[in-house]
Amino acid sequence: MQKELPSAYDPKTTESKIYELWEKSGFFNPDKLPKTHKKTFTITIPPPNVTGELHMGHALNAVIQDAIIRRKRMQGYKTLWIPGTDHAGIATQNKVEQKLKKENLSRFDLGRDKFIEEVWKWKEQYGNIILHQLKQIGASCDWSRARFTMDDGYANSVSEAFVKYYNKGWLYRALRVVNWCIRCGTSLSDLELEYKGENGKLWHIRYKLENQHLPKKTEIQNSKISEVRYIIVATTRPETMLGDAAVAVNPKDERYKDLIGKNVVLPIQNRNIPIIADYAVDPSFGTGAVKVTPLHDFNDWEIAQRHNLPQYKIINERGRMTKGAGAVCEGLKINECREKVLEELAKQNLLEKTEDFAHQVPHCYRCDSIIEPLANLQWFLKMDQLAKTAMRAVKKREVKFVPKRWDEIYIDWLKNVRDWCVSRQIWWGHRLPVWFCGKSDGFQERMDLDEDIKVGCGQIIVSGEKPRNCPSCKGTNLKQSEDVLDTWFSSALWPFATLGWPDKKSKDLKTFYPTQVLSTDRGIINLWVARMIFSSYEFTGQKPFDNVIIHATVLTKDGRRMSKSLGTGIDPLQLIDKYGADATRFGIAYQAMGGQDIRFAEEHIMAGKKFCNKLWNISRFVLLQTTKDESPMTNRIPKPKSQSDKKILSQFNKMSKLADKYLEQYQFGHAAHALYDFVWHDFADVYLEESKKQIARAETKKQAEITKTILLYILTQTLKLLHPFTPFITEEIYSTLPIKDKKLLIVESWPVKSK
RNA sequence: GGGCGCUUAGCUCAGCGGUUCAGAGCACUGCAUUCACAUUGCAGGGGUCGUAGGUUCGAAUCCUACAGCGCCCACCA
Repeated sequence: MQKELPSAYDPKTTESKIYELWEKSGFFNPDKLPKTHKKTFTITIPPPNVTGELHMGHALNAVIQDAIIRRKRMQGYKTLWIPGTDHAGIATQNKVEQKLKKENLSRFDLGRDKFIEEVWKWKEQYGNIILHQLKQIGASCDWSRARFTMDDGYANSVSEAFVKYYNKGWLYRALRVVNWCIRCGTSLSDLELEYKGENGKLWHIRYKLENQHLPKKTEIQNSKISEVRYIIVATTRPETMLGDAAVAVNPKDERYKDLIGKNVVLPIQNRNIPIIADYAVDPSFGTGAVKVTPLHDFNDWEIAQRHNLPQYKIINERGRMTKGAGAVCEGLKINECREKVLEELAKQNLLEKTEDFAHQVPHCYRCDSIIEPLANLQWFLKMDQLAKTAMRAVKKREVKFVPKRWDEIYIDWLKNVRDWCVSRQIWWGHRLPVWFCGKSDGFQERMDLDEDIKVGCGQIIVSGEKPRNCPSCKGTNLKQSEDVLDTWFSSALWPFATLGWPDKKSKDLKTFYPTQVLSTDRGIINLWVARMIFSSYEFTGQKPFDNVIIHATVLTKDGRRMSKSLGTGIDPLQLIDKYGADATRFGIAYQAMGGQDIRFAEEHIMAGKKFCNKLWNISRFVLLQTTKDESPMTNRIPKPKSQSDKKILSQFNKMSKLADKYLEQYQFGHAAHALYDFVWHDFADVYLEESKKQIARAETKKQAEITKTILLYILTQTLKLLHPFTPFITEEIYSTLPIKDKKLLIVESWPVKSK
């Protein structure tokens, strides 16, 4: 006997009950799917940060991935969706540091080991919240395979990757100008910056030519200033002049031709620096003369290399002026030093003029502090070959972006990418598998870089395991590098590390790799996707995935970014609480029309709830008709009798093919619209009404039965098509249908055959 | 500075060269309702498709310019 449905659908009780049912069935785990599921289909989830909580972007992405996986599972694939979390080095460390700050502690008070312990504690407490939230939205991940980027196996993958790159000669350690976050106390890669427009100033400073005396006040008053020859440089960061090693002009610049090779006197520091010629200087900008600060500017570093200029380190890693900045400024903070320098220059009448200057200033993407370019000993990954590999994959369409226009963003970045600075000076992350003989490379040592940039006996050992002794001097006082790796270095390995790489015997890797789909947002195409692609080719010789779906960004209704701090965020869990998971899922999918943005409108979630209710009541009606006296039916397509019968069957056919096509093309919004329109307007509004008449009119029981069979058939098939979008309610309804040989809907066969 | 995307009813969006291309949902108006559902049904009002040119027999749909919004990339001091 079939059970009867209550008159209103209650998401709360149904959802937890159904999710439990699925988990108990084991069908989230490909190994427990029926043996008929052979061909694999794999997605690895973009691992959310352990600091994260579900936001609308995650929700959209979860809906997309789950819809894909559920459809594929029903199509008979051996589906695997691997969940997990990312340790998110800087973000998590900052979070725990904030917590400590409330207790008036810094990480340095605790020391490294204690601090890491704190982070692990924090991770245990909060790190899995988002995974539980994903369950609430109905994600059918294989939780038994959940991974964390800091778990032991994963850490092994990371160090293996490092060693392999190193042995290939692609990882090297070098002194270079890097992006340095004073607050976080670490280097950052070029992609970890956020440029912000700022209204700054452009200061024009006079550098007096050598052998010219400084003008005195009286001389200026007597207009003798014209006799004093200067070269005027323009800068937005006057404090860096303390570290200048030269003034550069373009060799073709007529104004300065006769000055090339002469010296000027660097103000305040009072040392002679040469005027040099370099094509990197743009004669049309500012005065056409550039001050060159080798250790505190990217361009200047390059120029200094070409001209073999001396290096003056004037700002240290904590944002204080060093001894090299001179007695007047030593110990000052950068902005204090700027004031001081300007004051001195004014005093010496060396400020030609000050202009307003709007420019883009890089900020730390994690803490928003201004980035200081700083010369520092760091580890870099050579990008030339890897970038080529990554470009080839997309150009040859081995890896496809959906929509295709994202190809360009990806290729453009790779075309002129600089080597990747992969070392970070924070504590939470994968320690570099690097050992130094005798001395460490800790923070204190870095502070004295300008005095001594050598380490230990000079021997650096890169090894997956701690070496016994130094292969060079046999010393046993080996210290592991204090640095950790860029979080993105480890996430770059995600698709294959989660499946067991580098273990060659890994069954999962053999079975499920390469994966089929990666779905993520456009913000991390270069930060993450590009790096996964070259890492995969490099380490597995295969692509990591076939398709990269770049889904829409969810904005607020008035087009602003959803953000907790701005108070513009909408919490998907509150929507689930209010409308149910299916309604939320459907409403989100309904809005995912493939454009690059979704201006999120809650009305669509409400529409989703109404739609669920409609579906529920359609089912109640159909059950009312079919469970009284008929015996359970099979899945055969019923023979239509009336015009209405024919019409609804044909409409269903058309819609199901269309919806299936849309799903295959990852056009979720279109698929949802097609289903919605059919269910509501064709099936409910028209055919259900017609069926009442047909049943009433029927002269024989058999005639009525044809109509009922069609009702049940359409409902059954529609439930299957809807299941990827609204899994809970469809599973619940399906469980009540009077059908023979029923399985769980989650593994029932997809009603549209692929070509 | 370079590149990309968006601009269609009050709101969120489809449509992307040709009788249903002027549409959907929400909102609004009117009527209906013991019969699966008021989380309903039926009917209706509402837009010179950002602006200005151009191509074409024909454009919301293609091209050009401009404007507004958003995003990505970039070491111009």
